[in-house]
Amino acid sequence: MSFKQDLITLLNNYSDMMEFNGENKFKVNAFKNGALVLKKLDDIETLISEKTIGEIKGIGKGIQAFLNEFYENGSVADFEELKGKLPEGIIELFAIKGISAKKVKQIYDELGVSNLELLEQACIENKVAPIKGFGEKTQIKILEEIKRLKSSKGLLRLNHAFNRADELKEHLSRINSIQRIEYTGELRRIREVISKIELLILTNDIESCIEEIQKEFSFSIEENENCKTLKLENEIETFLHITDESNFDEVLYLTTAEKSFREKISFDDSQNIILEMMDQHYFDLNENLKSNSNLEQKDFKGFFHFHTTSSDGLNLLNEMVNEGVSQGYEYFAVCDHSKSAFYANGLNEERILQQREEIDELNRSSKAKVYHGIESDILRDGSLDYDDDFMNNFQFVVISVHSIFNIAEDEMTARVIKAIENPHADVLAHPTGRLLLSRNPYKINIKKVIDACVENDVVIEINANPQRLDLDWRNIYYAREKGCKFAINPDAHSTKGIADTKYGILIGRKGGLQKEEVINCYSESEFIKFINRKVKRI
DNA sequence: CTACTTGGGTAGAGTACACCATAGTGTAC
Repeated sequence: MSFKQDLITLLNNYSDMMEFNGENKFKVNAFKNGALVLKKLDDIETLISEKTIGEIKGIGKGIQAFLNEFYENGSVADFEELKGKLPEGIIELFAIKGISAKKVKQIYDELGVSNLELLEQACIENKVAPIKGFGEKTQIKILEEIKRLKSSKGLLRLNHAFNRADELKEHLSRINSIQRIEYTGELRRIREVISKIELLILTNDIESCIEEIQKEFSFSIEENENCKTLKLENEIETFLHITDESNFDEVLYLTTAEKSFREKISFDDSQNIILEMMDQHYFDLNENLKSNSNLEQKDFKGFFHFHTTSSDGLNLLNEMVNEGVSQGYEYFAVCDHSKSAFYANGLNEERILQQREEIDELNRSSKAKVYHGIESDILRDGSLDYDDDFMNNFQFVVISVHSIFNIAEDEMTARVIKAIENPHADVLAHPTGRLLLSRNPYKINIKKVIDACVENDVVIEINANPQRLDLDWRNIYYAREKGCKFAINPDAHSTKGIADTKYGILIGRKGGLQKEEVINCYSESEFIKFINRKVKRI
């Protein structure tokens, strides 16, 4: 975990612990909010060490002192003291969505339950439902959550896994006898969630290579036919496969390819084909081997669906645009949150008109054109978040679901399709609402949704934020067969988030996407044609 | 606890929904 993530977890835990302990609710909220504020910041270490973090809205004297203490000592006395007073294991219960620390306290008082195992047991024995304020459904929800938490243990999202793997690579690259290091396994296959980190090491002297690794890492060794595999001692399963030149290609294939794939295509029979495909294919489940993707960052001209300080972004519009230009983008469509997204400071009609003035002003001085877009909430009944007349103010409309997830599949599907049929809709964003390792997708018939997008000439987003990677790559194949178009958007909330596009590109490449299928690769004139295809906008 | 306003004290994002309980709280976005 990074320093930033450690701090966020620490603030959240402290807040929950205080809530559990019956502390003043505004204090509880302040720490929770502090965690949200940190989430959006870059380079927290500098802000703390230069004592400027307290100037940021939401971080006051108390939280600044808290952060500073952690920065200097690696722990915080108040935190440790409170933790010592609470029952052991209670913190893991705070991760259960649907019950807050207050309810955890209630469960603890009634049943003496203080960890996940005991709570699961209590639910199975039907002891939770009878507690006042709980009930049958809450008990079921708790059980589902425990199941989700257990199954996501030891898993990493793609970006975190790459970060870890890169650190490891960096370490290993100092070892003289190592000639080459490649990602392999799930990382090489670009799985959105990684259960083990695997690297393939090429050396001409396997024995001394292992000896040198031994100086820095603890591991157990497994002897395989074509390589030796070191299993490092690590909370995330980590394997180093070590092999020589003669076996390298085969081991790379065998460790990369998903099991069903290996069974279909064996290395011995298809060596030449596989070697040709090695850098183009991911050897995963239902991959279509016939289509090489030609998608590359350099062809990305349009930057869409990003947020600014007007809603819940961290950077100003011009900061986002300047950074985007420096990363090679030529035109932009800012899409802040719509008015229903209260939690994200969504823009009401009046503020939308103000934003338009800001955009017009920027367009007078900036070389890169900015189009006025919106990320409009899809309300429960499938309508968009402004009346039809007002929608004419927008030049680009991204639609997405941000609330009321827990409805039946039919209702959700109909809701989203109704929004797709709205003539103002251009892009359906993060179509299943999943947050990897944290929130399951809502129930929706994705094929029907894709069909509706094709029928109504609405583009589907591959949200490139590594928390989402939604549309799921498994559905890209179906969507492409139907003739769907795609947008690859990082949903950037800060200048730093702009670079997340790379994860979306990896996912798109995995789906065999061609740049002609991706509207970000449109020239500006093609884009203008696109946004005018249904309603007159410019 | 923070922000704001004031030099110590005050107020504190809204709304819909689920759930349990049959009026009201908790939770999520």
